[in-house]
Amino acid sequence: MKIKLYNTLNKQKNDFVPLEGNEVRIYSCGPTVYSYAHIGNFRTYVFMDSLRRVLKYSGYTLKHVMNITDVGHLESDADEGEDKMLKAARKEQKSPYEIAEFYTKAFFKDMDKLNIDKPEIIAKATEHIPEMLEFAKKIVENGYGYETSTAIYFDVSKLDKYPVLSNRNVDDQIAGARVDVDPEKRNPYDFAIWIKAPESHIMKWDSPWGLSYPGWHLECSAMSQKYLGEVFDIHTGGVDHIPTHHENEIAQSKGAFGKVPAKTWMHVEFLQVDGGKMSKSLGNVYTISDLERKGIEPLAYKLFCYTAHYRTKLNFTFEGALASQKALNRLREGYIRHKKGNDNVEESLIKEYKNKFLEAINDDLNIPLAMGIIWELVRSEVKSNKIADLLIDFDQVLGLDLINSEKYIESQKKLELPEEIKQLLEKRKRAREEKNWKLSDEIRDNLKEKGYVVKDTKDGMTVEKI
RNA sequence: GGCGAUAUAGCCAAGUGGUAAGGCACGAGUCUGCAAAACUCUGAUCCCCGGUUCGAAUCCGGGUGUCGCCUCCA
Repeated sequence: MKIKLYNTLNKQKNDFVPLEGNEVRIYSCGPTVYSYAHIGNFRTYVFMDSLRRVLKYSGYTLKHVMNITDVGHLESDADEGEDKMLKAARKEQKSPYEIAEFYTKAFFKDMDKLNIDKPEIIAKATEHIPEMLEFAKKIVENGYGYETSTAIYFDVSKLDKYPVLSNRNVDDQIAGARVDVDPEKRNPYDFAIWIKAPESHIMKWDSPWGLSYPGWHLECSAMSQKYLGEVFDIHTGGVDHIPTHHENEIAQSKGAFGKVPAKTWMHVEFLQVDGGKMSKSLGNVYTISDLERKGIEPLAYKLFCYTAHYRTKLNFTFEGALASQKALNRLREGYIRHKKGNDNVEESLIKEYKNKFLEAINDDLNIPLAMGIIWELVRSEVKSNKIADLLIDFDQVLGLDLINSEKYIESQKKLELPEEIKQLLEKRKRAREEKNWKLSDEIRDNLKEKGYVVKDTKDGMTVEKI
């Protein structure tokens, strides 16, 4: 079955065919490691995970590069010349390298928790400065670059067409733009490919233009070219990358090689919080750890991401995330019931569901639709281990670690309890054995006041901390 | 000011021409000393107006609302 993928370049779903053989070459814009990644960032990586898994499920092999931006790019606001890495470093009184290392580790820890399939190649910007410099030189040699007192700029007017991903009319926008244009720039949309470092700048390298550092866009151009060649299959990122970052990557590749670097450009819509943009000033920029503190597993967040298609906005609320947490537990329990089932099901039914599932995921990664199919299976009256096997098969695409369902449920039940609580539970157990319901209920209320919820099941009591 | 999305039950949402997937919540039931959990069942004609069509949530026109981008940003 053909996989259809939506391409921002032509705004259509196209049948996907790799450029070379069975290998798919992908480049994903990764994190800038100057602080913890937030759940909005991770929506993008959950998408990246789905893409990888869907392609692998169809038998493709992957060569996938993700960058780690550990060189800062220009700060947006007044602090020109300072970059995010430096700012964070100064704030935390560490070197930019220490900052980058710390947050890179934190990033991958969260990625693991989300069970996100890691790209084959993780490329750090600081380890590819020579390649970037070569790229910059090529652009300048080809006549697309020019030097000002502060940087080497890319001259967008030299291109046949500048915005190719978005429908912007460059001239119309200048009037409404909210930033002052650098008078040394030839065109307002020219961007820095190489930046001359001020005296105080820590991260800087020798170049034909003195001590300096690369522009952000150049990083991705140079690294993708190094590992994947001048033209590769798929480039991914957030929708925010469309108008500037990816536009400029395309410009750079055209400047250096005369080619658009990727055949398919895929962009994930933003995660919103409470119906609006996530922002530090609103205090709604949450991390994976924040969710965990509220009792939402990373995998439940992943499942939450599966409620919407990647090209539509998704509104995050804690209500919604808790709903997904609940759904995740039910999914696990449903899986376990099937696993324990012994009734056989018709092979044709398995085939039918597998087909439906394939159709959904291959239609531009329609995971929400695929989830609907999965729930149908979970709820099936016939409990069969064949269905359980099918769910595990589908989980290759979902990456919800369903195979370990029992382990998750067990670990949720196990809690380190204080001695006081243990004694109360013991007392309640005796009361229940004596059918002293009054005392039993009193202790239950007492425990609740202390922050523990007791539930009676067939197999005994379970305790949860509120 | 320019560009672009989007509007589907209480919430999150799938569906892009043939009479509305799924999840959560609510309600009812089964179970249970009770409660919880679990399981089963239950709900919408798709922002408004007009048009095209045998037929539209789905296409076209107009309106209204919301969101995003145009500056770093997943």
